[in-house]
Amino acid sequence: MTSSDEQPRRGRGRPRSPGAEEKILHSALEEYTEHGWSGFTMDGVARRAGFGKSTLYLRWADKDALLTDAVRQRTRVILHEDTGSLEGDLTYLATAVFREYADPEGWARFRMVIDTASASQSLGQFTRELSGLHREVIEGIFQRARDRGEFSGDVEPLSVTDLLYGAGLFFALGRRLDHRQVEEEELASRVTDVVRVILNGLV
Amino acid sequence: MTSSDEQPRRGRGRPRSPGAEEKILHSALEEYTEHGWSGFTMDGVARRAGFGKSTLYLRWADKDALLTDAVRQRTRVILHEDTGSLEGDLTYLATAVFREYADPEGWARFRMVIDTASASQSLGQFTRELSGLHREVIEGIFQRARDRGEFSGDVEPLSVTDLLYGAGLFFALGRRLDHRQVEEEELASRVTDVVRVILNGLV
Amino acid sequence: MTSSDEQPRRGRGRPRSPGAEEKILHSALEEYTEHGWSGFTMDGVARRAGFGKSTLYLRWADKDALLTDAVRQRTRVILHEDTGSLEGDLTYLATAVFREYADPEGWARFRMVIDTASASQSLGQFTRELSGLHREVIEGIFQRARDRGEFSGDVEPLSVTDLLYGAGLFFALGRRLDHRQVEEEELASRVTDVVRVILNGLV
Amino acid sequence: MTSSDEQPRRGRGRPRSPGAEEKILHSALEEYTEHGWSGFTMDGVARRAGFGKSTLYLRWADKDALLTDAVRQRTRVILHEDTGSLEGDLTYLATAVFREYADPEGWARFRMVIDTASASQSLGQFTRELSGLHREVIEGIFQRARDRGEFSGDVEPLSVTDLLYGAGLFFALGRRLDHRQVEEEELASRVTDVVRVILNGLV
DNA sequence: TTCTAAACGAGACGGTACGTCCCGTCTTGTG
DNA sequence: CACAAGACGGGACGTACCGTCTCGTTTAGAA
Repeated sequence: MTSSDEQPRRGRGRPRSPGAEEKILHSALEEYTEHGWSGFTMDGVARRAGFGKSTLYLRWADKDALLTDAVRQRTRVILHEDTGSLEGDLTYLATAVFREYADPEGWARFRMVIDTASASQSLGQFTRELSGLHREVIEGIFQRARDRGEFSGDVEPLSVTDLLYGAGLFFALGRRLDHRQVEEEELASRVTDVVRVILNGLV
Repeated sequence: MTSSDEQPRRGRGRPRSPGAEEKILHSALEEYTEHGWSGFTMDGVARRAGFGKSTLYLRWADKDALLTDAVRQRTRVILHEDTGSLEGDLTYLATAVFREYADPEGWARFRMVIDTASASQSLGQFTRELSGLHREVIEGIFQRARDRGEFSGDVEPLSVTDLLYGAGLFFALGRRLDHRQVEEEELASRVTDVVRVILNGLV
Repeated sequence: MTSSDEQPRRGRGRPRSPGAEEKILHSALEEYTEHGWSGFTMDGVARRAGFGKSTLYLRWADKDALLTDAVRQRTRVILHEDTGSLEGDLTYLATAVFREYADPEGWARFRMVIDTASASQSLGQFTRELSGLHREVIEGIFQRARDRGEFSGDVEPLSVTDLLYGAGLFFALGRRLDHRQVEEEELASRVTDVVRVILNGLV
Repeated sequence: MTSSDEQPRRGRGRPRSPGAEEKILHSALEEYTEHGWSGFTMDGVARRAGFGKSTLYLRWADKDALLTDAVRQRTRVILHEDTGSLEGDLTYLATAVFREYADPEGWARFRMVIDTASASQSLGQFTRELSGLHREVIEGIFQRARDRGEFSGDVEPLSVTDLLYGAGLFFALGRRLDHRQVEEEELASRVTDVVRVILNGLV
C-alpha cells in the first residue's frame, strides 16, 4: 500500500485529517467513473473531496498512484462461502464475478487493471496478487468437490478462472456496447449457461 | 467510419496525400503501443508519420477519433476456414483469438475497445458490428457441425463467444501481469483445454 | 512597383484577369481598414475579392507586399494648385492634409507608413519618395510667395512640412481617441489656426 | 490599469512573483522593438523574461493586453520644469518631445498608440488621459508666460500641442525613412526652428 | 481545329503561434 | 506540522493563418 497503512506518525504538528484518505479515494473513483481517464483531474478530485491539492500530493506521488490506490482500496476480494455442492459453489462465484463487471465501479477497476497491466509498476504487482487469490478460491472449490467425491479429474484452475472471468467480462462488455442495462434475469441465465458448460466440460 | 471510406472526393483542389491515412494510423498505433494513452501525443504521431499536425486534424476531429480509427482500420476480422470437424474449427478459431490478444498490437486494440466501450460513439458502433461478426462465425461453426451430425444440442452462441474470447483475454492478461512472453506451446495447451471444456460442456 | 506596371506579358497562355489587381487591392484595403493588421488575412482578402489565394500570390510575394501595394496604389499625391496668395496656398494644402488623416483610408495609410517606416523594405522607399514630393510642394508654395514679394525669409521647408503634417495627424489622433467624428467646421478652424501660426512664425 | 495597481491581494496562496510584471513588460517592449508586431510572440516574451507562458496569461488576457500594458507601464509623462522664460519652457518641452520620438522605445510606444488608437479600449483611455496631461503642461507654460507679462494673446493649447508633437513625430519619421541616426545638433536646430515659429506665430 | 501554356479556383500541406488546460512543484498564510 | 490557496514552469491540446504545393478547369495564341 502506498500510504494508508503507515502508522499514525506520532509526533508534533497538526495531525492529518482523519477520514481524508477515504474521502479522497472515494471522490477519485467517482471522478474516474464519471469522466474516464481523460477528464480525471487532480484539481477535480481535490475540489470534489473538499481538500486542497497539496493534501493529495502529501499522500500520493502522482495521479497514477492515487487512481491505483483508489482501485486497490475499494477492490473487494470476491469472497467465497461453501454452499455444499460444486455446482452451488461455482454458481455463487460466477454470479459474483458477473456482477462485479456489470457494476460501473467494477468496470472502472477492470479498466485500470488493463491500463496498468503492461505499464507494470505498483498496480501490476497488486493485480498479480489479486489474481493469485482468485485462483486459490477456485482451487479451494475443486478441492472441496474432490473431498466430497463430486469430482475426480485433474483440473488446471487457471483455465477455469480464465473461462469464468472472461465470460463475465465479455458479457458486461456486450451490454456496454449496446448501452443496455444488465438485468438480473439475464445475468442469472448467462451464469447458468457458463457454469453448466464448465461443469460438463471438466468431467 | 470517420474518414477512410469516403469516396476519393472528386473535384477540385489538391488531392489528399495518398497513403497519408495509412501512415498516420500506423504511427498512431505504434505511439499508443509504446507510450500508452498518456504519452500518446498528436504532435508525436505527426512527427513520426512525417506529416504536419494540420494534416491530422483535417482528417480526424481530435485525438480520440484518430485513436479510435487506428483500431478500426487495423482490426482484422478473425477469418475462419472449414477444417472439416467441430473440434478442428473451434481449435482454429480459439488459436486465432489467443494469438490476437497475445500480440502487442492486438492487446493495444483491446485496450482501446475497453477505453472507448462506454464513452465513445463511433468505435462502440464498430465494435458492436465486429462482435456480431464473431458471433456469426461461431454460429457457422456449429451449423456445420449439426450438418455433419457431430452435434445436436441447442447452443447460445453468445455464451460460447464470451467463453472463448474471455479465456483468450485472461490468458494474455496473466502473461502480461507476470511479464512473461507467450510461448507457442503453452498457448496451444491452453487452447486445447478451453476447446475441450467447451466441446464437452455443450454436449 | 511590384506587379502592376509590368507590360501585359505578351505570349501564350490565359491572360491575367483584367481588373483583378484593382479588386484585390481594394478588398485588401477594406479588410485592413475594418480589422486592422491582425485580422487582415490573405484568405479573407481573397474571399472578399472573389479570387483564389493563388491569384494573390501570383502577383504579390507575401502579405506585406500586398498591403504595401494597396497603400501605394491608392495613395493620392496631395496635389496643389496656385491660389494666388501664400495664405491661400497654405490653407489649401493644410486642408487637404487634415482631411487625409481624418479619412479612415488615409488613417490606414498612415498606420502602414508607421509600421513599415523602420521595417524598411519596399514601402519605406516609396514613403521616402512621397515625402520628397510633399517637400517639393511646400518649396513651390514658398517660391511662388517669394516671386510675388509676399515673403522674403529663408525657409527650411522640412520644418514647415513637419509642422503642417504633424498638426494634421495629431488633430486626427485626438478625434480618434475620443471616438469623435471630424466635423468640417472644427477642421477648418484648426487649419486656420495652424496656417496663421506658421505664417506669422516664418516672417 | 490591467493588473499592476491591484492591491497586493492579501490572503493565502503563493504570492505572485515579485518583479515578474516588470520583467515581463520590459521583455515585451524589447521584443516588440526588435521584431515589430509580427514576430512579437508570447512564447518569445515568456522565454526572454524567464517565465512560463501561464504566468503571462495569469496577468494579461491576451497578446494585445500585454503589449498595451507594456506601453502604458513604461510611458513616462514628459515632465516639465519652470525655466523662467516662455522660450526656455517651450524649448525644454520640445526637446523632450523630439527626443522621445527619436528614441527607439519612444517610437515603439507611438506605434502602439497608433495601432490601438481606434481599435483598443484600454489603451485608448490611457492615451486620452496622457494627452490631457500634455495639454495641461502647455497651458501651464502659457499661464506662467502671461503671469510674467511675456505673452498676452489667447492661445488654443490643443493647436500648440499638435504642432509641437506633430513636428517631433515627423522629424523622427523622416530620420527613420532615411535610416539615419538622429544627431543631437540637428535635433537642437529643429527644436529651435519649431519653437521660433510657434513663438512668433502666437504673438 | 488542335495543341500548348499560363491563369485560375480549390484546397491539402508543413509549420508556427495562439490561448486553454492540466500536471506536479513551490511558496505563502492559517489552524 | 498539516492544510488551503493558488502561482509557477512545462507541455499538449485544438484552432487559425501563412506561404507552398498540386490538382482539374479555363482561356487564349500558336501550329
